Amino acid sequence: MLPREFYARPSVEVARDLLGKVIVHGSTAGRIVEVEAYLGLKDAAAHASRGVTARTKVIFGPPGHAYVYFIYGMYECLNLVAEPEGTPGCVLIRALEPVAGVQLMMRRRGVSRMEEIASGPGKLTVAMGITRKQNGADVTIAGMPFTVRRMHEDQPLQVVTGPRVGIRKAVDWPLRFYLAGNPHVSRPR
DNA sequence: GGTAGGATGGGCT
DNA sequence: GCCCATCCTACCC
Repeated sequence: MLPREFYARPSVEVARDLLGKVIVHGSTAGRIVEVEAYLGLKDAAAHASRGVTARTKVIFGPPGHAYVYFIYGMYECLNLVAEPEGTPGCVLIRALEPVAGVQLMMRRRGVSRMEEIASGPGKLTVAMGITRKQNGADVTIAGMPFTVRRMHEDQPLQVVTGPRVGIRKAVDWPLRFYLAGNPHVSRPR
């Protein structure tokens, strides 16, 4: 597992370093190929920018936990909480490369091509069966059904940096990171 | 190849 | 009552 100290760092560093790691939920697993960092009070696009509420309290809590929120009346998005406890910050997981449970994920998504399984933040939660029930879950504990792990030895990755997708505020802040040329990324740019 | 619009409901002012 | 950290379909080149 990635230890809690991995997450207890600046959100941008955690975001960048989560690329290539593997999310496991039940019998499904996927390699992270696209992420976005969301900061605290200074980041107008971040849910945490308006302070602690019933929804955002997880983002202010201990690192290494999941923040799952409901959006557009239909979809749920997965974040991993970063920064030391008390400091807000999280990483939106935007796309995965399927690693295990491909048949199950295809059935949940109603698709048959690998690139359609988890190439977007709303798609990957459907594929992996992640819902608000997982909000607040600790992903650092070995033996639990929901974890984030290192794959093999980390090898150098070619990372592209750019503006975050789908936001109206703080649009020119380059907090999106993805693996160059990876076919499972949500958008080419 | 491309995009405009609708689905759908919780969070917060 | 307005705003979404989205996705899919219909329709148009």
